[in-house]
Amino acid sequence: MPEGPELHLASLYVNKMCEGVVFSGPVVKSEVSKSPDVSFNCESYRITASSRGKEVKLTLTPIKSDDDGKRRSKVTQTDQPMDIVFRFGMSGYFRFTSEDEVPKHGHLRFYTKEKPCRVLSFVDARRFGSWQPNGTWQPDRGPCIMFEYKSFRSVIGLQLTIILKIDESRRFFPFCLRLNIPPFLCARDALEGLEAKMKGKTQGMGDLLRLCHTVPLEVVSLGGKGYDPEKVDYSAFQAWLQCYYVDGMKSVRDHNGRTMWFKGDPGPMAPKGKKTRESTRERKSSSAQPPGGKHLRKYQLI
DNA sequence: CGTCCACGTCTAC
DNA sequence: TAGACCTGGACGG
Repeated sequence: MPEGPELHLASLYVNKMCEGVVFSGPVVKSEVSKSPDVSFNCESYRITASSRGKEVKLTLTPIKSDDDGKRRSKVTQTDQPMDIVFRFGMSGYFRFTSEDEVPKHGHLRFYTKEKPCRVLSFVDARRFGSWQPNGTWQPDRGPCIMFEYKSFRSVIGLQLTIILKIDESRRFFPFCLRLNIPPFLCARDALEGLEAKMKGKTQGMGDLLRLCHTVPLEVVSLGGKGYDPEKVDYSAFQAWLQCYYVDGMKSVRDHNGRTMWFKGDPGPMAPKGKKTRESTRERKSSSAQPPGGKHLRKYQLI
């Protein structure tokens, strides 16, 4: 998603930082952004956030005030709430800072009413992210694996035949390690192996799907205790990682160029002619962080 | 300096 | 199913 947990943590971050904070004035877009202008301009408003899967929604809620009428004559005031739906691309995140600490690549900015003011910024170095003013959750996206687990299960149930036909267990590779499944089994073998292990017809799939749900929640619980991208303590997350850049783990790049991490046998569908690499902690010791950086951007699940 | 990598959509062949 | 869209950090010579 970037990773469902990140998006959810971003919404927690916004709610935490913006609780009780009053914002004011126009919403400002950077020069270079190609995302739409946000025509919202309000003397006093609040910001709250929620997440669903790979999207975050900000809700701007005007606060009624006595001097409303006066102001209205100068600038067109927005008096209705507005939802803005964000997708994070590869590098999006929110930061709440003083005005002179607004991060480079802060492409959409919300200013507080106080002096000196502070700024909530949507930061996105690569600009693969986007936002939609007056947006709604994108209707054709799959359910959220963290908070719409039931419908996620039923959707997967409906698509299981297709998954068995065309896919490999690597679709679920983040969870294979936990279940002791080689990542490059074909899906049928993976599921049959699980079923044999679990002795229930749907049990194997159920277990896999449950991990799709619970593993991201584990990440959220790690980050939930004071999520601030700058101050976050990496060690907890690092210790939690079981695979990604962990000593002794192997990785292969699949045909899409995506790196898969695993241990032991890669399985029969492993890409041929590709080198399997073994992680040594030396690369990491210099940076003490997985690539992807300071912002806990890339949660590699497992 | 230059090359590789991060893996999220969206569009065109 | 490539390729495009982008930046920047790690690493190599």
